[in-house]
Amino acid sequence: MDAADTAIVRRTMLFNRLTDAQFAELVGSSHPHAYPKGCLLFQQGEVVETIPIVVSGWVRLFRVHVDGVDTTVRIVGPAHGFVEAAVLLGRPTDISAETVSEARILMVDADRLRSRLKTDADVAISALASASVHLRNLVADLEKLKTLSVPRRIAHFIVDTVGKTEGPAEVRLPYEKSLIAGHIGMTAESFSRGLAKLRAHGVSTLRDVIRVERMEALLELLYETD
Amino acid sequence: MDAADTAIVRRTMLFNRLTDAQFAELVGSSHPHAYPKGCLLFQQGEVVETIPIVVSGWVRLFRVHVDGVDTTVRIVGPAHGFVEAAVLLGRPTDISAETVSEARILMVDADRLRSRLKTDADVAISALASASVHLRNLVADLEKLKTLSVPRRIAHFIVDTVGKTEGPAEVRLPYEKSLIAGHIGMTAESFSRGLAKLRAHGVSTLRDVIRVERMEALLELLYETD
DNA sequence: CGACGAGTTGACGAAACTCAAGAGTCGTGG
DNA sequence: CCACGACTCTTGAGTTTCGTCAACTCGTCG
Repeated sequence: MDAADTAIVRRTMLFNRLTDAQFAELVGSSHPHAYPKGCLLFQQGEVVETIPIVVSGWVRLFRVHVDGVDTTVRIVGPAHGFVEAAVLLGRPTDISAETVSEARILMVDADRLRSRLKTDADVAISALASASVHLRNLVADLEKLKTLSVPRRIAHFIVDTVGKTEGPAEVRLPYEKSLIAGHIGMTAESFSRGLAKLRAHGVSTLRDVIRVERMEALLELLYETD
Repeated sequence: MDAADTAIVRRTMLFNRLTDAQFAELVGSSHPHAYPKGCLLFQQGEVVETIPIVVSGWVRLFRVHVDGVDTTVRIVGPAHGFVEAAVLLGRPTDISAETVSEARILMVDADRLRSRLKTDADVAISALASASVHLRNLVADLEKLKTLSVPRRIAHFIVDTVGKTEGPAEVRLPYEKSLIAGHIGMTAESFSRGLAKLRAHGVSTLRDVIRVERMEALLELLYETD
């Protein structure tokens, strides 16, 4: 694994508090594996034996309902792992995962981690930290879904992906709009209409590039009482 | 703490895999504390120094939005703990908690747990298991919120609280209907109307008691394609 | 008895979904 | 080089669902 990839993996909650020695021991000489777009990594109910860390590209976590309809739970990007807790505990996962772009994913051997889990407190704390971050994210998603209207959820998404809080900004959307729509709990049509409504707040969109005139305006939209 | 209370606490994910010795060491001689209804236990942003375990009664976990509106994230009942991960990691919690009935809650000292976390792998694994269960619950809630209509969410709630899958059943609702409504993401009015619609599926309601003629009928409602 | 809170019901409106058609992009192949 | 199809996104029209506001019922408790 080259230095750039290593740096990305080391930014994850699971590895960022470990020493180089600990890290080397856990990851060993494993390399990220390249997956094409649309590749099913695992399905809910399976017992997974590796902890996946996204090095590049995007992975969609979703649940399949009895009638075959699926719901996006989360979209995971570079420097993030997923299903750490279930894998470490040896439980079947409750979600399915598929790549939604070309992606390189490091598969960390679960057994090696599990054995360290029992002897090295840092590893256990790291695992807990990962889970904690996932919990926060889910709580945040749940809150947004329950309280915000479609345009506001879109505004929130833009604020989150831009990472700036003032002045003008420009982002390229990381993946398809229909995926974003599903992620934040709406149809593609509603997303499109919602974006159109945000034009009144200085948001223009050209293909997959979104320009925001003044981030302050977007934040006001989110924080104003109504 | 009497035997009955101890049994309840020992059923939690955090303690159910520990030996009696480990358990005694962690919990010590602490007793559940009695809280009246409507008591704020902590607020989001606070660093909490004890892990709360509900012995009896109900606690509402919620998030307060900037404009003062709050959203119920989860309602926690007997034999369940909450905010374990954040407390163990020494992070500020991302949620607030209040009692929604009279409640007895055991407050387990965080420092004692934290020190064991570093030396005793079982404790670390227990903490991870707790977090994992919370993750599952949140994912399940998110899925239901995104995919199910109001009547179906209510049906799902009934199925979950009844615990039976066939024949007739009767449950007393554990707390106010408006609370349930908020928990499953709807207004009290919609809950009421939704319950009325379920009458066509053999669900009758008298005050806070719900009678289901045939659980199979409810399950069919949830699983049929439409 | 009366006041209060929780729950129900009705009327209305807004928000978002569905279905369907059209516009723009991109890659492929003739 | 252009034409075609595949795909994504957008837009339009109609419908449904759900939230809001308000009135009313019914227990509970002072």
